[in-house]
Amino acid sequence: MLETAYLRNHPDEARKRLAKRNIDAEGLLAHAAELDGQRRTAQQALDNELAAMNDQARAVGELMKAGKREEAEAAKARSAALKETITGLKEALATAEKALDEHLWTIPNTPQERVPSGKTPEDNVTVMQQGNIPELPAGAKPHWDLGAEYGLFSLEDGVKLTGAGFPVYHGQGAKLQRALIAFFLDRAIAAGYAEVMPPLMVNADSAFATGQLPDKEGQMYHATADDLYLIPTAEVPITNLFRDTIVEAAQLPIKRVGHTPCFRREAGSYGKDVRGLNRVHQFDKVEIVRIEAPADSNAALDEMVDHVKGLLDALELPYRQLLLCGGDMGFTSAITYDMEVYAAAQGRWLEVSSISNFETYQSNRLKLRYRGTDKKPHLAHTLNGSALALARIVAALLENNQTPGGIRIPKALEPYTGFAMIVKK
RNA sequence: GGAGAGGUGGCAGAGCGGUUGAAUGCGGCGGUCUUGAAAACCGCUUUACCCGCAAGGGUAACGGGGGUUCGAAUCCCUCCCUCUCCGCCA
Repeated sequence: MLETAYLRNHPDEARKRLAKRNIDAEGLLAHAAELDGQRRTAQQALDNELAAMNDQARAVGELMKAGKREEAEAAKARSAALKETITGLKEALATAEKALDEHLWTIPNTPQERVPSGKTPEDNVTVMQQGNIPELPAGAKPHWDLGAEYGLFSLEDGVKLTGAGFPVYHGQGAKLQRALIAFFLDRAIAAGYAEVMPPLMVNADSAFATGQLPDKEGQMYHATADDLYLIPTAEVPITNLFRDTIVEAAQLPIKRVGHTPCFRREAGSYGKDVRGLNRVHQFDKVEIVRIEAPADSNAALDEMVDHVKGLLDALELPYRQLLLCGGDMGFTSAITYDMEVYAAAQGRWLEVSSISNFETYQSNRLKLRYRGTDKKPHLAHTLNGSALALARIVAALLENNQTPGGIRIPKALEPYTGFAMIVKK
């Protein structure tokens, strides 16, 4: 959530940045300012009464010690008299705080200056494109056909076991999953990210701190018996590792990488978007997470983008980099680049990575601070990005590399798969 | 799942219901001393919010929430967590 101090001290900047979202920035911020004012008024009133009560309570003790019974009783009475007002003021403050918080939760992060305004994916800006769009042989097939033909994965098996959107990988398809995961992890580790293997379920506090709750409750699988959520991305557990912490500036940047399966309900998705591996309820992903001092976070973002480009280059996939417009960005992000790969048989670009700088939006909820040179705690910046998401990478790999003699594995992956071609059994 | 013990500051560990945000020790920071270091000695050492240009002042927090009381780290209720033992088990 946004910081009230920021909104108070830089109202014009906040309004200007938020306007890119294609929402009623003016109205949202005006209401926030109003609620913030009410909260502060309530707090002042309460604090004054509490101070008065503390004075009296202290006096009771001193008078008793001095043996002045009657005066002590009088002080007791004065203190007790304040009680009712205090109870009322406490409730007033709690109400004001709740109203402010709940309103702040509805305000998305403020996009950076360079983020284009816009409403829909149409308004996203293609920053760069790289790699050759492959010429496919006659009779080339989309990955879901290839998956069946080569026995690499089965959605039907998943339906039997679980339901739609839970692929079962077999044989070389399963090995390819492991190979990609290991490859991505190794590359991230080589780039200085420390590996984490977190739990796949988190509590509500964690889901709240990274912003999945309360906004996207319906997107997560919820194990109600224990009130735990299946993670939609490793971002949630990994970032929450740093909830309620103050790190020294010297410890920054903090760089973590983790592989986890990701679980998404994807309620409301339909059509060609969900064919094959394009959109599934469970997929594997390697996620990189960084915690940075504010001055360094944008450079870190560029570094993360370069890292992902390196992976896509190594996989020999044609890809492009998109700068998302204000209307298409995630709720909690200040700037997001999407990386898309071209799946030649479908003739579509598939999003395989989303790399974002959240600035202080997450850390404010996380209470993640760093101690600056002024020795005082400040909110840190958090960033994360997929590096990379598996299912769609597999889709593109299969489609683009199909040949009459089988499906070719990129050179960089061979040491991990142990085979250079996927062949029919 | 059953029985018992316990949750206090970065760590360890005190804390008759009344100047206790909290003794003491360790650690950390600054200083004295020293050619330098160590030792010794002295001082400092949580966070959030509010008022204030600042100096400074106020409020809150001893696992979470609620209650008793003029006053709660200290008493009561409840939830969570940790440890020990038993059971079950990858």
